[in-house]
Amino acid sequence: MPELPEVETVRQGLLPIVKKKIIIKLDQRRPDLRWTLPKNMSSRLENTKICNISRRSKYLLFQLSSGETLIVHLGMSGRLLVLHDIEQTTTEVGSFNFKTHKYDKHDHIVMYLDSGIRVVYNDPRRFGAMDLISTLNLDNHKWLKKLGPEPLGNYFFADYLFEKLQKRKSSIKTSLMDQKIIAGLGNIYVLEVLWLCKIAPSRSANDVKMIEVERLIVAIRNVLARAIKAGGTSLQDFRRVGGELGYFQQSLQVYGRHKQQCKNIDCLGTIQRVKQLGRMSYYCDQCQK
DNA sequence: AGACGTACCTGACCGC
DNA sequence: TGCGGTCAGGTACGTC
Repeated sequence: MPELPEVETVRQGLLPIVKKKIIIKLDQRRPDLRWTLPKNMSSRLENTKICNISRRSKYLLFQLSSGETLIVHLGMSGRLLVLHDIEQTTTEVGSFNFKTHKYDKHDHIVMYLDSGIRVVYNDPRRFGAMDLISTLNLDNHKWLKKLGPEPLGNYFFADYLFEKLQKRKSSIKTSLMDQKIIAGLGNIYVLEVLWLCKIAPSRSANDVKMIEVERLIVAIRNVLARAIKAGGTSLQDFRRVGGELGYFQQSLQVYGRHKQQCKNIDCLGTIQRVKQLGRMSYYCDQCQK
């Protein structure tokens, strides 16, 4: 799925379009995504204003005037797309003439806003999820309460990460993908970060030295910030809210480069691909130790 | 408690 | 052309 930079790209694209807009109709096309959708979702969302969209880890948080927050996770293949195009047929919805939505097979939820714009949630694999919770209880939501610090926030320090890694018996890759330790990294960005820091993904987390943890922190912040600037990474599914591709895939140094030469200028190694706990890892066996 | 395998789902792609 | 196998950016849950 979208990792932190992709979710942030969606947030930044969506916010100026939906902020202060009222949801006049919500079309829920099926009872569930990965899990059952919240009870009475349509009636709880209709006629409420979207006050803000924030992000925690890979979750989008739509703060609503009703006092509730809509939590959205894009899973592996979820997209939020903004549509303002004109089609032939029109349907009266509120005071606007919305074009009849021509449903794609995987358009599961359509939000009609009072500006005449539709926001469509499309998700072929249906690994995504949504929930509604009182904004006051947001921090206690089961999806959010166990998350570790935001890597781009002010509470992500080398001391913290070093201590967490010391207690681990699993690999550094698995540990950095553990959302309880650090929130928002997935397979692609973890592998990029480990390549930059010349640490092998299979290395034991408790073997990583403090100096390396300091470099990891810098690399994590750097890679994420650059990926956000590039509008995320589009490999298969990811699209920005207007349907455009992100372009950070052009900047990937190791992910997906199986059998190709290592991009480290001092290294003659070849990128290896191995399965690690059911997921592909890409790394250079010459410069990553 | 932590580690790990599996399940959830569709679609694209590869080799035969 | 079709079929089976494998892969895909994530998270929760059961078991040890």
